[in-house]
Amino acid sequence: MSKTLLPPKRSRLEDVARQAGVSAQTVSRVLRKPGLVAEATRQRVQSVIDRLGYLPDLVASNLATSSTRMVAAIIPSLASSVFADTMQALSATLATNGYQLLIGDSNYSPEHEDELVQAMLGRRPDAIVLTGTSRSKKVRALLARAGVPVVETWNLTANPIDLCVGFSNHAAGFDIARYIFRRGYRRVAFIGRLRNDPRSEDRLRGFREGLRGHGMSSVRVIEVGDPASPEVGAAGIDELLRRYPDADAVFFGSDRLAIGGLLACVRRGIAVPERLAIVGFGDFEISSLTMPSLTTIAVPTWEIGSITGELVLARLAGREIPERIVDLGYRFIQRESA
Amino acid sequence: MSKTLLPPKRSRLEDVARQAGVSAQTVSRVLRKPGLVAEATRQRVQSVIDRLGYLPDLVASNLATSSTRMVAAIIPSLASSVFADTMQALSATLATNGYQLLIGDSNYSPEHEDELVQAMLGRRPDAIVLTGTSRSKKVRALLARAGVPVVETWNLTANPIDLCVGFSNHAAGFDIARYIFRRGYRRVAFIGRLRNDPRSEDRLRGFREGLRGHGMSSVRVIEVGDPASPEVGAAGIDELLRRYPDADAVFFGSDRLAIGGLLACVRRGIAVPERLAIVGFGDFEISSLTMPSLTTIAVPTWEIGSITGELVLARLAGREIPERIVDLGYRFIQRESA
DNA sequence: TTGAAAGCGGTACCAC
DNA sequence: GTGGTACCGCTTTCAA
Repeated sequence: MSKTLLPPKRSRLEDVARQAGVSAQTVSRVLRKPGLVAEATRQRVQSVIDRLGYLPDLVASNLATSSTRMVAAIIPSLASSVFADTMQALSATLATNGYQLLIGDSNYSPEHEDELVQAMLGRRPDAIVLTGTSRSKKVRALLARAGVPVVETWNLTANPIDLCVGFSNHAAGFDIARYIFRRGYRRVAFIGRLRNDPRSEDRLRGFREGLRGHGMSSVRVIEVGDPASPEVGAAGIDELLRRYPDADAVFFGSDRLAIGGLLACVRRGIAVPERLAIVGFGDFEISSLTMPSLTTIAVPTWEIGSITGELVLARLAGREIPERIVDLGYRFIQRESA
Repeated sequence: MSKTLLPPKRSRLEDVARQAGVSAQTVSRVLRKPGLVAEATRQRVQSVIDRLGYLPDLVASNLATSSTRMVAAIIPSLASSVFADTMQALSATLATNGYQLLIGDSNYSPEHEDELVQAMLGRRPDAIVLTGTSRSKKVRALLARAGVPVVETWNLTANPIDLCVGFSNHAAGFDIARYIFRRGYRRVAFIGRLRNDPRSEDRLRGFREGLRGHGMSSVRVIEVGDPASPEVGAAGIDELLRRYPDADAVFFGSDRLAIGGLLACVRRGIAVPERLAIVGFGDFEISSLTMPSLTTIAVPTWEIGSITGELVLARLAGREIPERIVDLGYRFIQRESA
């Protein structure tokens, strides 16, 4: 029952032109700069356009103008709500100027990320947005030479390829360490992903440094794999209690894990924070609603997307960019779990 | 400090050709059908390609071949985890054959969806994936004439434009009504979004019909607006208890709302399911972890994406499609909340 | 096995 | 205001 797809030969600029008795040039003007066309002509052409249901071929237009009005974005995972928020904000901001998003999902794999960047570059996007900083020398060189704005997001770098919008994961980890110390916890753990997640790694590094500053040298680390789901967080709690039954506080690399860990504690009757304090990262939408509610770090997911979009638009419009590195900060949110 | 972007004049096929002492055609062949080129020539050309860091311009290639290897997808919201899962599966499936995803976010607005479809069509995608069924006559006609595969997902229709992959929201609502009736609940409510969310509407319609079949004619309906967050679900519970204090069971249009409602009950000391039973929709990842855990409907989010991807690939490869409508069904998951 | 020429469907530039 | 013409960078067709 599959229908035969003989090309329905869509109409072109020239078809419209012929039927309207004008040149292709004029039709093009009607579409792009109607002001330059006599009103009578304009109407005649427009009516043919409507009748034929003519849709300009942007591929051809892109080739001629060497601008695609597409922005390529590469993210570790589409199915992660935090990045999805950023992408939605980015998409909304870009849409106000007719730019569209080409999204590539690297699935947290660096090699795949490299391939993706190449594939994307071939499509000649007007700008490129990366999540995190690309670590491959080759790709960085490629991007630098691409001649389009490049925004690295989510993680601040001292040496961005071009632009950078985000916050310091390291500083956030550091702050959490200080908070945990002040609250009197001394046998501290970290549960989170490390391999292939540089942002999470940075948090742990900052956390470690913060603790060391208070004379606490050891962190009980439990590394979890993909995906960082609540189930995995719950399993992390079990492993923690088995391997380090003395732990009195745990910092989860993300709220997604932390919520799972928190709910596991509730189920198992482990008092939070009395027996075990929990701190998350990311302030997910249910983190304020659980009982106990989750102490965590709120991250400007939406703003990263919208500011990135604005920077891209500014660049593309030839406007001056005051700061190449935009630190949006984060907020520590003290709730009940720690 | 904005750097000057004088076009770094990327190298073209012809540049490579000249430097390798061959014609542009030969370079093109090296890239696309290396088998047709003498090995010595191939190596010489390849080394020039590497040295120049030549990347083929896909825009030009697309124009020449009239195929973009892009699939356009239009979804109500990027920031919704369910659609994000579907998109990730779709993206992964398409990526195996070098297709890329152009994602547009309609923000749950039908008018915006229409515009998006038009904008997308101009980019000449090789296929189009819609979430839900487009209701605008004009757009349906446009899509039907576009000459590319169109897959409507998430909601089954009797009359798809082309292909359709999903499940019946109506049937799911119907089943939930029966379950609720059998468990002995008689003063039933619905909390969810309706305007601009045809899928949720369908669930309520099925729910209503199911109840009517058991002689229960009235449903206490509380409509919520954007976004359907857990906070909104919690507020919904408060409104429900105020307006319909007699309600003994509530069906939430989505787990995102239901989780919020459930946690609100826990906080307020309302016994679930004894005082108020709760049924959700969508089986989110934490729905099995709350206490009580959430009774809900599991929806094949991932499969919708992967099957859609396979159908698209089949169509584009000219393979026969056995069924134009693919019903992936859903699973009722009984847990503790109802 | 390789190359020359004619598109693909628009837009830029320059006359009229 | 409007039209002619030369591209944009690649692929396809056909000859050599």
